Formats: sequence, C-alpha cells, structure tokens
Amino acid sequence: MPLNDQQQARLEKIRELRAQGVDPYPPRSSRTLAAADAVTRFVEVEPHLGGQPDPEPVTVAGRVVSIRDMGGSVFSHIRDGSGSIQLFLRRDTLGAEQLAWFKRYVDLNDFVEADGHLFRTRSGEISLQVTALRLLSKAINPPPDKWHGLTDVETRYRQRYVDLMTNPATRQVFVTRALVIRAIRRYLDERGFLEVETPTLQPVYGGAAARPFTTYYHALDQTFYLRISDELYLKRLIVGGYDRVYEICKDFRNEGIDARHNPEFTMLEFYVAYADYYDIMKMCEELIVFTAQEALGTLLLSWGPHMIDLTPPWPRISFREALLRYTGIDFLTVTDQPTLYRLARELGADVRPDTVWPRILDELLKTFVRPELIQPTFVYDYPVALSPLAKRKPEDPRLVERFQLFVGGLELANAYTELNDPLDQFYRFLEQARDRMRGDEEAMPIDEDYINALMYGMPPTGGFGLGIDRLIMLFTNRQTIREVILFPQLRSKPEPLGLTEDLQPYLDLVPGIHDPLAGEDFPVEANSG
RNA sequence: GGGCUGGUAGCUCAACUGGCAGAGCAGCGGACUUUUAAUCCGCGGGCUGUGGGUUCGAGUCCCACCCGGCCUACCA
Repeated sequence: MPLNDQQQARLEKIRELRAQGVDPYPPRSSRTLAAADAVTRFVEVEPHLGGQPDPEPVTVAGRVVSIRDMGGSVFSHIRDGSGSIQLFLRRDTLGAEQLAWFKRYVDLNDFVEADGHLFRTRSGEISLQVTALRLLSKAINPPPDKWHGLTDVETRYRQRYVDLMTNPATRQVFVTRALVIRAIRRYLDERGFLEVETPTLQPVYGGAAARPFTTYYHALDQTFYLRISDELYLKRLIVGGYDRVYEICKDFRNEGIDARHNPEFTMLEFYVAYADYYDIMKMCEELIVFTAQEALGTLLLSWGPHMIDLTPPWPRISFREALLRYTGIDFLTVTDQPTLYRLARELGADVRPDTVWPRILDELLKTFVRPELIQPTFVYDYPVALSPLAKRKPEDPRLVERFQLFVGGLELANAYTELNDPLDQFYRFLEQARDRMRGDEEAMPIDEDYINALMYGMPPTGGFGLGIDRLIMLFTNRQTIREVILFPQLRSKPEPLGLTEDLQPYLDLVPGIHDPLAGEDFPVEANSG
C-alpha cells in the first residue's frame, strides 16, 4: 500500500527544504514562553499597553493545529503541552517572502516556533503578531478530521498518540490518573509507609487465584512466572520487621479481556502490622476520599446514569446479609452443595451441577449483589473457602475477616486480616493443592518459603489491595478499562502498516546517508503494533 | 469458546431490492490583510479488511479467514 497523496506531498516538501539548506528537524527550540504563559503574560501587561502590542518580543512554539489563510494574512493556532495560542501572520509584519514560505511549507501537525509581539485581535483573542517563523519538526502524516477527531476505537487504542493529540478528553483521563496515583503515594507516605519493590518475575506465583503468564529464564535454566500479585512478598517484609509497606505495581493475569479486565493491570497493595480488617476498612475509606479530593476536588462522581457520593461513612453489610437481602439465601444454613445449587438455579444463576459450593456463593454475589452496589459499600466476613490467605473469625471459623469494597458495581478493593498462623496457612495451601489436582487451574500452588516465613512469626497484620485502573474508571466516568490504560492489550494486526517498504524511496533525505541500504534486498518485516 | 454487530478516500460518514462508489473535513490550484469548523471558485484522491464462490454484473448475496466493538462464558 503506497503512501497517500498527502504524505507524498509532505515528503516532497522535506526534499525541497533540504535542498534549500533548511533543516526540517532542527535539534533545538528557542521558545521563551509556553503558550499558556504567553497568554497569562499578556493579560498582565495589557492594561499598560494602551491598545498597542506588547513591545517585549517573545517566542512561542508548538504543533500547528489550524491554519486560516486570508490571503495577505494568515491565522494559525499552535498548541504545546500548556495550551494553545493564535499566531497572526501578516504580510506587512512578516514580509511577503516569509509569509509565502509559511504557506508553501507549513502544514497541519508540523511543529513551529514564532517570534513576535503579543496583542489582542479585533475579535478579542490574545494572539502573537509574528515577526519571524521557523520550522521545528515536519509532520508527514496529516491530522484526523478536525471536527470529529479520531473516533475509531481500534485506532484510538493502537495509535494512542493520535488519540491523545486529537482528543483533549483522552489527555485529561491520563492527567487524572497521574493525580490519583500521586495522591495515593502522598496519603501513604505521610502515614509512615515504606514504598518497596518486589519481584515481577517469580519462581512461584501466588497471592491470588489466576492463571499466570509463563516465561523462561535462560541464565537460571528455570521457568518463571509474571506475578499475579505481590501479596506474599509484601507479607514477607512484615515478617522482616517493617510495620507498614506498600507497592504500586503491574500484576499480570493470563485471562480474558473485557470491560473490567486487562491482562496487565495496576494494583496498590499495602500491609499494616498491628492492624485488623476494621482498621484497614477505615483507612480504605480515608484513602479514597483523600484521593478524590486531591485529584477531582469533589466527592460526587458521575457514573453512567448514576451519581455516586463518596461522603463517608460508607455502609457495611456482611456477606451473609448481602446474600440474604438480594437472593434470600442464608449460606450458613445451606451448607450442602446440591441444595445451594438448586436454589441458585431457581434464581437463574449460571451455575452447573459440578460447581463447588464456594463458587456458587461467589456467583450469587457477582450476579445478584454486586450490580446493586452502586454507592460505596463494604461487604465483609467471607466464607473461608474463598479466601485462602485470610484469618478465620475466632467466633466462627467458617468465616474469615475479609472485606471487599464495591462502588459503581465494580469490585474495587479487597482486604483482610492476614492469616499469620503457619499451620492454618499450610492447611489452606493443601486445600488449594487439592482443588488444583481436581483441575482448578487458578488454585494457588503451595509456597513453602512463605510458610517458612510465617514460621518465623508475623504480627497481627491487616492487608489491602486496590485496583488502580478501576478506581480511575470510576473517577473519570469511563465504562471500559481500556479507556484508562494508555496502551491496552490488542491482538496484533497480521499486516504491518507497510512503512518498511513505503519509506525506502525517501531514505536519501536522511542527511549524511550516501548509501541508503534501500537497494539491498533485505526481508521486509515489521512489527504490526 | 458462543451469540450479535462492524471494517468503504488521510479522517468522519453515505451508497434502496445486486446495476456507473459519493459527501463533508483534510489535500492540490485560484481569490481574499483581523479569522475562529473562515468564506468563495475549481481539481485530484478508492485492492470497499483478506481470499474464494454465485451472477451478465458484488461494497451489497454465500463460504472461509483476519482485526475490532457489544453481550455472554471465563476471571474466588
């Protein structure tokens, strides 16, 4: 597929510029003010100017995002990271030759810098009366539709750079994302937490129920796994004597991709010695409220058709009550699988005759409870079989001290009083091993070293995990996790963009290259992105 | 994995029951010295996702495949 007419025209302009001795990609800019700062400056000095342009020369720079050619004058907006400013290129000011040069060689998407004087146009827009203009970087690809922007979802994800340069809303999502993560760090740092880094490549995976990605470590001649969780490492650090640790990291789960799941996602986990799950619940509430205030400045969130109010305290409902309320089933009295299965089927839950008892409970929670929990809600005290790393409730060993936070129908956080009894932990691992033998690929393998760590003694500890991506979804009102991940996972395209072939005729435009390699018959292979 | 749905110009989208593949923006040429999606005149631009098939004739119908989206399943 050859380059299109617009790309060819722009490459020809590069050829002409090179021939004129103009570098289309100079190494430096001499910008003196960001676009937004230039506007601010003019607002400040304007009262003293008596309607005249600011006599102080300034230089602004940015991407050309619009050009309106009026003949003897041209209006053009340029945009940098701070914002945008209008350039006014006037034949009388710039000179006929420079104006013609601009019209001939500058296209949308190019980066330019302009010297000139700030002033206000008749229609009231603060602009730069341009006295000189230089090309900073020549763009070969034109921008998408100036009014609709780029809307094709696939292209938006595959070529996120185009999405970002076109759609301000997309840029804002990732600004919010950064603010959220910054606020989380601040909250934890101010409370004496130690930020740590634990292995991404793990010889034994654990801390969650999921299929891992597998890789091979040549130097060690051994199979490794990309972490599905950092939980077991962080608790080793509690054993080691740190009282408060946290890590924000990518976890990897080799599972389906949908609106709430990306195989590679960002998780916050923190652990607090001498705390239990009630303490953690309180911190969870504080952390999310703090983060919303810092990143959004409000506790009221639009979420699809709903308004979510994060004002604490958030309601707490036990797993048992929740199930009772939304399904009428009391799981503490329905302890046999066949009866639970029958009741679940009567409610219309998608369970099979061989679905094990705890999985049916989980299915009921997901189907009937979770979608109802739009306002922030803690569900607590889970059945032990669903939670192999959580401590049992002393007054009822069928339950564990665990809670999950649901907001907007999303499972946002998961926490428990950590199981620190090495023998009980060993027993839970054995149960997992049994499930594994029965074909549950997601059951955890036994981690002997972790048991060994617990055998050295771990203080009573509360632990917490938060899905950062889902929190960002909630804060930015995005219903798809892909919208809050810069480069979400997509299947590779079978045919590449074709640039490897198409660009070869233009290699002579690279300065200093006398032997362009293009004539050599090397295989045309490219990443498809 | 299953169901539904989509892929047409650089971008956003049309094209009835199978009958000459179109528009807007962008581009190219021209006019215009305060515009704001500038305006006006003119002109180019297509492997209709890929490969087969049916037909006098396929963007349209059939089959297979590729890549998306939604739902579902899986994801304690």
